[in-house]
Amino acid sequence: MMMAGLRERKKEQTRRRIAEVALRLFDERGYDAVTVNEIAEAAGVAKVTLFTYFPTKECLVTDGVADDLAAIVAGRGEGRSPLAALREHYRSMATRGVGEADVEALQAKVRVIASTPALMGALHAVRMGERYDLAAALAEGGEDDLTAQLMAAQITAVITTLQEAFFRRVAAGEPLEEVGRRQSRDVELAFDLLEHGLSSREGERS
Amino acid sequence: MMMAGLRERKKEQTRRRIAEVALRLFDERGYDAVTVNEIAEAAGVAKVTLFTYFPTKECLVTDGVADDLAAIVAGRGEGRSPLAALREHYRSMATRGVGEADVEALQAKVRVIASTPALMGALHAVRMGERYDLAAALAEGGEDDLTAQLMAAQITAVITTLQEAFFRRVAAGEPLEEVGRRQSRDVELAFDLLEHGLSSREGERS
DNA sequence: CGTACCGAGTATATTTTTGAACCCGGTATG
DNA sequence: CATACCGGGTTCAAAAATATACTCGGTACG
Repeated sequence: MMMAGLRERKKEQTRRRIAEVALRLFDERGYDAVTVNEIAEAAGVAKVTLFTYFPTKECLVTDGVADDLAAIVAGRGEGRSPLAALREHYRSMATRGVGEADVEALQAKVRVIASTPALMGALHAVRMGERYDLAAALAEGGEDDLTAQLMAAQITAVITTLQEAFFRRVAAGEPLEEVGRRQSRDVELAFDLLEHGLSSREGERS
Repeated sequence: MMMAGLRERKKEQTRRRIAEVALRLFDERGYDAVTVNEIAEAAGVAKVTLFTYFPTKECLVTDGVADDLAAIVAGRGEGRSPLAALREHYRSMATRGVGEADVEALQAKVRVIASTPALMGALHAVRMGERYDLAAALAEGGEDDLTAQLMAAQITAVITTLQEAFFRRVAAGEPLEEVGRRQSRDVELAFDLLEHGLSSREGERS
């Protein structure tokens, strides 16, 4: 039953509370207008504690936005291709959908990031890191370096696009199950394209 | 503004939560049927933590029931009699009244204590301690030992009686302001009796 | 009778959180 | 130009909370 122990439960709880409070304040007053002192106070923790959970102010928003693609690839089952593992992962994500409760937080996060240049930059940096790690994982799997980097670039580009489509739908207020359905379709389309290459669509255009 | 600092605020909060949870569980299921482990778990703390706040299970209920009479006497203003200081204290207590929110907790506490022999005993012990300390404070103020003990005995007996009357009224569901009014009157009557002696009432009886 | 368990309470080591002082870069101000 | 403040971030010691394992008295049970 994952009886996680008091210590770990409290840590998760604290971390969560800090992030939620920060997001709410950022959304209300703007990222730059809120100091970390205020966040700590509002969350009921000391500033030092805040910084043990989130090394920088930016991390309050960007932490957890990265899907660990490298881990998914590295941890795929025997005899499974990296792409198959990733497809499976995003397929199940789409199927599971988002919880009602998370939507509001998600929208707020998108708003805050989009309205804060520093966070846009940080997000970009996160994605670069994601791509770099994915390339390493692919190289580990036997691909040569340049191939690995090209594959990683394609894959992360596609996944980022999927996420953006998702965010737009959520932001537009589409009903959640509708979002889920579309997202499921998009995932298959995206991975088909990755697998079979752009030429596979060429024919349909004529 | 009593900007108490995060540490102290959290301690008070934790102590309060433990006591509240304990009282609720005791009231629901009976003192003996609830283990300290359950209380700790329900309050979200470790058993050890509970015991750093409350040295025994009984203290979960009895802590804070003692008015520190000795301190009131010791801390009275210059040239003021112990009795005057005590009267003033209880007068202002009665005037201030109880908060709406506390009533429920108070009633529960009375229920739990009354229905638990061990707690009745503990309560008695607390009162003995109170009396003992009061006697010491009076002796410190210049009274000889026996006189101090006799005075302390009278005073604590009277105050206990006042409290019991108060509890009965609250338990009976009298409106709070009514309780406050009566209590104010009772306080004056009680201290008049203490000050002027029983004979002061003899005349009225004939 | 023994023994095995349960709940109150204790001892000790480790982790988490706090407090307080500080550094450093930026910006306002005299 | 100097100086003083402010906000992000770090350092280190001290306090609080947790995990774990224990003692001790009582009691159910074979």
